[in-house]
Amino acid sequence: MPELPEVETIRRDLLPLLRGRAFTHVWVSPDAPRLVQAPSPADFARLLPGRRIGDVSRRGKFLVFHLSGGLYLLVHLRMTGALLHRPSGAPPDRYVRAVLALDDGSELRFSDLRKFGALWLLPDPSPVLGRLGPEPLDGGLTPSLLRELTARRRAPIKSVLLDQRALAGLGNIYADEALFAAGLHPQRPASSLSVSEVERLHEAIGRVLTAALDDRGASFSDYVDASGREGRHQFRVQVFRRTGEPCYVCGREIARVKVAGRSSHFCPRCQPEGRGEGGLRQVGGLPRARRDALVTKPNEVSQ
DNA sequence: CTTATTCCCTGATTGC
DNA sequence: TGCAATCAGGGAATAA
Repeated sequence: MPELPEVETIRRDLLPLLRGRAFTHVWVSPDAPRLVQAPSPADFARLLPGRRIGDVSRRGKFLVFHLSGGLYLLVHLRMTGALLHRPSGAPPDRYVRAVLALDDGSELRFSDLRKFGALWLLPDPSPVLGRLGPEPLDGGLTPSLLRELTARRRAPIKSVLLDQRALAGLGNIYADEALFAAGLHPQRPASSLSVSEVERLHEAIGRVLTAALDDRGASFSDYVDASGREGRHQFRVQVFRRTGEPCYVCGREIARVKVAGRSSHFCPRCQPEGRGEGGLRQVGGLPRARRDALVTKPNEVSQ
């Protein structure tokens, strides 16, 4: 599931490859009727060729291509999308729903098994991006902003972290990891968090996302970068998809509950239900010796 | 305004 | 072993 660290990894890889390039032609699979959200697929294929790429930026989980003539190409990978940059004549990829050919012979292939991904070509991206909350990694999400957000919502804190209008870029992996790092139970009502708990959560979000970015993202099922390579952070998560395995900090079995329709993984001892103890947890795995002592069976990509 | 639920989609996993 | 049911989840739509 591409979340902020995965999308940012793709952005950083693509920028030097694509800056200055122009699109030459476009193909969109008739089998993916929801892929192009705006304008019509016909106008999309007509308006894109000839446009030159300036900047490539990111907002939340959206990739934003700044094009000549004042247009913006927005890309959202949703669940299983990948944006592959392939050289001329590269072998075919699976599940390719659109191909955007470039003037150096290379092409961008939008691959997407589950067809949830989406593209937009717009003169003004704000109708799509305007409702997103602040960015957690560029100083946009301050502790006081997070406190205001949580104070007026009684929904579980996990739901608030997943709400892109509250803050932009977290998905199921990093919401679970941030709550563990902050020592907070995912079902705690957001408004029940104390000021120091909110500060811990703010700190945890930044640390978790930065650690994942250092690892070029997490590949649990389908995520690959623009070259088709997997990230490494799936080997360093503390709770996500570790149900039944021992907590690296205390040894308790990681539990799973449904929150906001999503699986939520947590340590019942490190993330107690009520207010109280809990503290900032380590991010990115334990030292090798201690981890080996706790893990009973090899902990590869579990589940 | 809020929160909870359903739906989209298809390959992998689970259950009988 | 085989086949059907269930699961996974980002976000839009819908319900309450």
